[in-house]
Amino acid sequence: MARAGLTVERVVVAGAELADRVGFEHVTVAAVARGFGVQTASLYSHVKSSQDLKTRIALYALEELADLVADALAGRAGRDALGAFADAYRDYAARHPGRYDATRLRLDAETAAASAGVRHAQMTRAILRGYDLTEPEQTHAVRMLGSVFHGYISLEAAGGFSHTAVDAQQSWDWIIDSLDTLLRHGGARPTT
Amino acid sequence: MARAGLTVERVVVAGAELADRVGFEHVTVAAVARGFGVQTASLYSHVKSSQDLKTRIALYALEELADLVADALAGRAGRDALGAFADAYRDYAARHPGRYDATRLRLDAETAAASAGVRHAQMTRAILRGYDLTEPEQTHAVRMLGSVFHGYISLEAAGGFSHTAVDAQQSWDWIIDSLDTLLRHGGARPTT
DNA sequence: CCCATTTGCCTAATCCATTTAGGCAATCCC
DNA sequence: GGGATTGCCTAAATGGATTAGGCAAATGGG
Repeated sequence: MARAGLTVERVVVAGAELADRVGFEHVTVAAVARGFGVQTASLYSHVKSSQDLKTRIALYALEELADLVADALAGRAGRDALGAFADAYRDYAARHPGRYDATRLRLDAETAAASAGVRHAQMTRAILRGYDLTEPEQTHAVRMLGSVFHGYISLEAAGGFSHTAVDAQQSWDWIIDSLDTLLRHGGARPTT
Repeated sequence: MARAGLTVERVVVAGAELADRVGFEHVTVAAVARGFGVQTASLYSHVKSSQDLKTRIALYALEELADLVADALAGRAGRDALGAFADAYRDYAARHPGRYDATRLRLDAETAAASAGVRHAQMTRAILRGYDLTEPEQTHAVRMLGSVFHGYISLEAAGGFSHTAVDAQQSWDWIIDSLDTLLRHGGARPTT
């Protein structure tokens, strides 16, 4: 019988697409196999386990997202860069909710260190270079930006902002403006 | 044979404790049943489904957390209240990771509206009353605080901050100080 | 162009979680 | 104490995860 021509890549991409359609948590080896019209067991020649499949989807999404963010950032600085950076994340989450969820999969230390997650951290730091922060503060700021963007996106995805009349886009813009203002003033600096 | 004396409450509490031990995503009707030494099917007299069990655990945790936050907030205002609020969330997540995860379960609109989630939103607004924000901004600020705290806690739980030397507690304090400064200045206000 | 090697996909089987149906016995309450 | 209730059980169907082992299709060297 004809072969489906599976490869690790095709399996992972199919998994990512499935995630966007049905949610990352519903991605299963069996479901991906159905998509290819092959037996579930057949996928085990390409991925080691269900966990392995999910990890590969996460790494794929992390890479893809890092590329998009890098593009968005090209040639920008300051508030402009901050906004482009934030929007790239939010757009990706809106366009590929399953993949975005995948990027939040908990990876073990060495997998994480070898992943595109490192590029994400570097890009965040690159943006902060446009502000005037000394070292311990820069790390704090990296964490704050990561927290705000990730938190906002996941609360928005969970429907947390749909019960109030205020537009989610307006809040997003306001938050980015606020962060910009904050960073230009050096962060926590106690008010005199 | 002796009965285990199950009730919905005992099942839910056992589920919450299990979540803290093995992670919310590994909470299963079968695992909870094992904990009681009864057959899996027996739990179905108390909860409708696996989903129902998880939802009940989420509502329970949301309630418990709201109580803790309310206590922490009592008699405080300003930066003091903001810090106590933030710490209450972070402490709960550290002490009860499984339950904290449960609070992030996606609830349908009516379940959410009847949940303690409403109290959480009210308490956030109560803190912001200590700052001087007009209405559209107050909603933006509610969203920002929710995003930062939730984002920070979940990134920290995912091990995202363990690769850098800078202490997570220091970043947390710096972030709270920064938010306080920002709010006292009215948020996004463009710098002159 | 054919045979050997590789390898892609299959069948079969096991294990475990979810869920429903139906039954017996412990408990409650009058 | 006896009837009604209900807690927990057995049985069984469904479906995902995973392993072992086999056949056939693709590939490439002679």
